[in-house]
Amino acid sequence: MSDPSFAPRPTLEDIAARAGVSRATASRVVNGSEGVRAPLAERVRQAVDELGYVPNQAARALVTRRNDAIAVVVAEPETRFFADPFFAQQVRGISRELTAHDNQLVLLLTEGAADYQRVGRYLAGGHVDGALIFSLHDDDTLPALARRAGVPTVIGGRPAWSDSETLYVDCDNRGGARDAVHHLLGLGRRRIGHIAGPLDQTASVDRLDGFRDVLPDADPELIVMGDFTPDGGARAMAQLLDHCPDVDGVFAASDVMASGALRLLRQRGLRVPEDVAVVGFDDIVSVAEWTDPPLTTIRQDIEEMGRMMARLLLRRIDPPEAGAALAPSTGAVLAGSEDASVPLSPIVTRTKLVVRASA
Amino acid sequence: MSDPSFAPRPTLEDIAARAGVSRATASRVVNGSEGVRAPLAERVRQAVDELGYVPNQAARALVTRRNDAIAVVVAEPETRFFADPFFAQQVRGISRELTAHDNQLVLLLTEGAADYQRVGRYLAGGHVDGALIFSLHDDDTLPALARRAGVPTVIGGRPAWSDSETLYVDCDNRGGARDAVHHLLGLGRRRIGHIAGPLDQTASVDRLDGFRDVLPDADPELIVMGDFTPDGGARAMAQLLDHCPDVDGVFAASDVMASGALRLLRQRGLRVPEDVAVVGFDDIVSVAEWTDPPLTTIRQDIEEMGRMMARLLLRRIDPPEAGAALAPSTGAVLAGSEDASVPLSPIVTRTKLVVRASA
DNA sequence: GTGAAAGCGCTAACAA
DNA sequence: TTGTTAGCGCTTTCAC
Repeated sequence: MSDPSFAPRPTLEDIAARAGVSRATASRVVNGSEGVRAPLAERVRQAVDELGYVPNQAARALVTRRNDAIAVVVAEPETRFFADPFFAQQVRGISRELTAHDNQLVLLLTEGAADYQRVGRYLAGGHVDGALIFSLHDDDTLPALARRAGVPTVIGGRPAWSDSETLYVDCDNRGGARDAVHHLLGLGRRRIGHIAGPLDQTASVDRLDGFRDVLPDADPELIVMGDFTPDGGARAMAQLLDHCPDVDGVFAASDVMASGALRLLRQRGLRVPEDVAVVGFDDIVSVAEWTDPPLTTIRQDIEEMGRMMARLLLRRIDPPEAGAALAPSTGAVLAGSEDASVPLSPIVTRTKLVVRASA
Repeated sequence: MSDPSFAPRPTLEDIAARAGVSRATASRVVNGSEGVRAPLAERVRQAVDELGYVPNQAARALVTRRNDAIAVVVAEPETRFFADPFFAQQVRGISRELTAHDNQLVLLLTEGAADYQRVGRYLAGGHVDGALIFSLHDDDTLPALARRAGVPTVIGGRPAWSDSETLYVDCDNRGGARDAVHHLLGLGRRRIGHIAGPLDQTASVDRLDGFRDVLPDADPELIVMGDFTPDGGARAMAQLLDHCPDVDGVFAASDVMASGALRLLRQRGLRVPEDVAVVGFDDIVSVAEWTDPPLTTIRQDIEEMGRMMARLLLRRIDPPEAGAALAPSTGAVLAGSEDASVPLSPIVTRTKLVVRASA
């Protein structure tokens, strides 16, 4: 009736004994150190195979202070996390990059502030070498918590505060927004509205700023608030139409809101892009390609951003050998997507206009 | 230029020194042991607060052999994992249950067999106390790998093999399928077809078996294969119609396939449920409620299944104190959803017919 | 009730 | 090149 399986795992000592060497030598072989004579090494390797030895990570971590594991913490209810293709793509990028560097991805889900304590303990407990944090709202305490836990951290998206310590990866929201508006302008549109996202997220603010960069004198009524949902986009579009019936172009701060806007325009019998041209932001393919008409939008390479986050964190955790002092590393860096080595500073990735049918 | 932050975390020794007690006593207080006099305990607690002490998990794990962390391993490309609301719900259930028991959920994503080695090392490395595994295909090696790693495991869905060691949680696929068919029969349908899922998954097989339980003499042409995608469902439906134009009821092995079938029926100008009644399986709300017409289906409580998996694993990891020998625990158990304590055996949850408009 | 001491499995000086 | 030794930070007998 009692536990039959789960025999105790062999230890390094067992390996050493079996191979007839010292624990130190066994350790060297297991960790691929140079300077162990071939025949000895061979015997150790054989012992490892025969006994199915796998190093005990707790013991190893205790001395090396390394886990080869990175936490991804998401400050969002799981529902949103799983529902949002944005996260999925980003996590995929992270996962791929970590895997390539033999690091394990540990996904920590939080469901409200109650979980933060637990996450804090987990981070401070030394389970992981670093953390990748997604916290969408400016007042979120997760970054502070990670900081207190003493864990190197990279944040997804530009945080609201700014200091020279904080590392983040974001896309060029402001530049992308400018491109969107310029595109509408290029189409001859002269009454261009903006459906903004919640302004407690820097991405929304930056996109709004980009809009204003190009249209500094825009009628205030042309700027309406949405909430990153389709319904919010529809409501915002309705408001826009009610206040400015002559609007002929709209830049929505997200594809999802743009899809809501398109729906409303259709309901009101307006043609897109003939009557009103619409540009979104994100290029969430499953949204932008399925709208009617397909959405012209600003693409951000989400998976690549995930990759960058991982790369940046790994570099932060163990800075490359000296000589790297060459790289200039002040302020955010506009990164091309093929950079193999990242500087130890915030990274801002380029965006790209993707023209489909809506504008 | 060099690492400025990340001061070393305080150790138990620091706490002990500060509180003027021995390490042992400090440890007792931290772990909530009885038998430490109040004033001492208070001093220790204060030191903990002041220094912001958090136990080093590696050190603790090294001696206790416990991590209070559970891995969830998904043998699916991440794309599918994130896209599928099924997983999301299940993970939510797991997450909630683990959190309630102060365990940390560690999500391990795999993207093909190459990742299996890494996962195997992670499991064998003693990072986690147990593993919850989802492997959808019969020939998947993940369960074997976990077994070799010596980690207690619970599997999501009935595995293809069977032995008394293996613990799993599944819904009553066969019984649910019978209910679906009986419902169609009750509606007066007499030519009932079945769109089956891939037969390398036990869920598909079980649902097919349930269909046959009720209709043992069904025309073989009434059984067609799908692949759990909408398109597959549509193709299967087309095939069914071509071979058996008089079909008046369909039981699809998943909501997603049912949605494809509905689409095809509409294309062919057939009315649902008047001409053909359709029943699905799963009750993925975001699918079943949005189809046209809304889908009658067999509901499985996915989140509850996730909860059960966690509960079962936790119980497997540390069996409750003696005296629990009372509980009979042979064979799979049909569980009501409110069971607080689970037996140490496979669990099969009930399904429920949800009648909407399609049948 | 409290402290001293041993040891979990491993790596990394340091010696040989 | 290899072995010896000393911990990493914690829990847990076992004396006191």
